[in-house]
Order: sequence, then structure tokens, then C-alpha cells
Amino acid sequence: MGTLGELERSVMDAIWVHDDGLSAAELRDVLADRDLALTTVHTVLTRLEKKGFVTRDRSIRPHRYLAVSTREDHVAELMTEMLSQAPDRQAVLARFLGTVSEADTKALRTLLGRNHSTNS
Amino acid sequence: MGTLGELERSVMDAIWVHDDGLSAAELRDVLADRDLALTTVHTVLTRLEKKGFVTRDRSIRPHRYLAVSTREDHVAELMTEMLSQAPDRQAVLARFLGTVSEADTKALRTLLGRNHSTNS
DNA sequence: ACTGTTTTTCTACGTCACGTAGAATTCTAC
DNA sequence: GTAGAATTCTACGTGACGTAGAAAAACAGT
Repeated sequence: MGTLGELERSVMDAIWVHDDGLSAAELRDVLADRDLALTTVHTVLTRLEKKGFVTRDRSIRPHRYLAVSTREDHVAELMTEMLSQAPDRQAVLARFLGTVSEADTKALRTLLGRNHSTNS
Repeated sequence: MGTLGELERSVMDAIWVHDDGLSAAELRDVLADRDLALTTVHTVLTRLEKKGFVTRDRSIRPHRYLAVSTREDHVAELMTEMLSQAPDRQAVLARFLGTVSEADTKALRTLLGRNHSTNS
């Protein structure tokens, strides 16, 4: 229930960059390379709203669309979702660390270092 | 290009469990709860082969289907793929660690501890 | 309040992936 | 070489998604 299509992803990318929200028309302009009809953008936004990825401010006239969660949270959630697909989580994490860059492992070490005691 | 449908995932799960490979008929039996026609299983297997998830041994008569990579490798790859969707990888990793279980962070610490120097 | 314009919603169609499987073809063992 | 088993070919239904026109609703100005 958390899949995004090609255009949907592009729209989310645009919304994620503009933290203060966008109108449908502004979005169409941001995605000008696609040359989309305004109604197309509306349809996609409505679907993204139904999927829970965006909210819209209906109090102002050109409705403004806002991301429900940050891209980072979204991606982190996806990663957790993927991880849960395998019974042997540790084995997956091992493979994961094997493919990830040095910078990433370094970041992980730092992050883990700061957090030895209570979780949540 | 790495998406799996519902049935495709079930088939892969079965194949991943049976490390020595399976025939289409055996697979149909493993997935007996679905009550699938044998040809259905064949179709799915052919598609999975085309997608690069399974290989088949054509030298023996009931062809045997084998997973190309382990489930762990697959999931790890998915995680990396997800991670790459965000520009700020560190931020994602931070959120990721926040949602993951204590056991997982512990495993990560251990795995990272052993590997301080060169990352092959 | 009426009308033209802007904004939003409704409805719809094409395509593609996937679940599903019958029909046709190819193998193999007698 | 023929029957039964196995594989491949072909196809249809469905649902998601890209796409957008038509209809409806809201608004602004007079």
C-alpha cells in the first residue's frame, strides 16, 4: 500500500523540496518538462492524498499541498519495510553493510555510538 | 525493475526456502493453499526467470528452478535501493535506526565493530 | 445578484504488470 | 511411433497509474 508510480514520485520529490507546500499550478510549473495538463496534476495529487502521502490546505483557494512526512522518514520506513521481508534480519543487515559505502558505515557508527542506552 | 507481485513473492519465498531447487509441480504443491493450475506456476516462473530472480536447470526433465541470489542478498539490495532514493543518506540512516528494534541496532553495532579498517 | 474566470471534482480511457489458465507443442519412455 | 508428461504460446480479467476532458463549484468584479 505504499507504492509510488513514476509521476507520483516526481510529484512527491517536488513537494518534499518545497517544505512550505505548493499549489497544483505551481507543481505543474515545477514539472514543466513533463508538460502536463493541470487536471493531471490534480488527479495525481488526489491519489497521493488518498494514499496518505500529502495533505492539502483547503482553507485557501488555490489549495496548497503539503507532504505528510519528510522524504527521509519515508525512505527510512521503506527500508524497515524491506528489512521485514526476510526472517533473518541480522543476515540482511550484514549484507546491507557489505554493499553500502564507507561514508554510510561511518555515519552508522557515529549514530550508533551516541545511543548506547535506552531505545525509545 | 525489481518489483515482485503477490504470487511472485510467494513463489520466491518457496524457492528461497528450498535451497536445492524445486520443480514447477513441487512448487504448485508447496503453494497448495492457492490451488493454482500448473501452467500458472509455469508462467510465473518464466516471468521470474526473465526478471532475473530464478534460473532453471534445463538439463533435467522436470526443470528445476533455483534462486539466483539469497533472500538476504535480495532484501539487502532492496534496502540499498530504497536508501538511494533520498539525497540525504545520513538523515535517512538516522531515522532508520530510530525505528528499528534494539536487537537490530545491537546487531549493527557488532557488525560494524568487527570492520573498522578497510572496506573491501 | 449575475456573469466570467479560476479552481476543484467527476468521469473516463489507454497501457502495462500480474494473476490466471487453456491450447498447442515438444519430450520421453515404452 | 504413440501416449502421457512437461513446456511453451497465447490470451483474458483486473487493478494501478498516466493522462486529461467535461462538469461542477467557488470566487471576484460590477
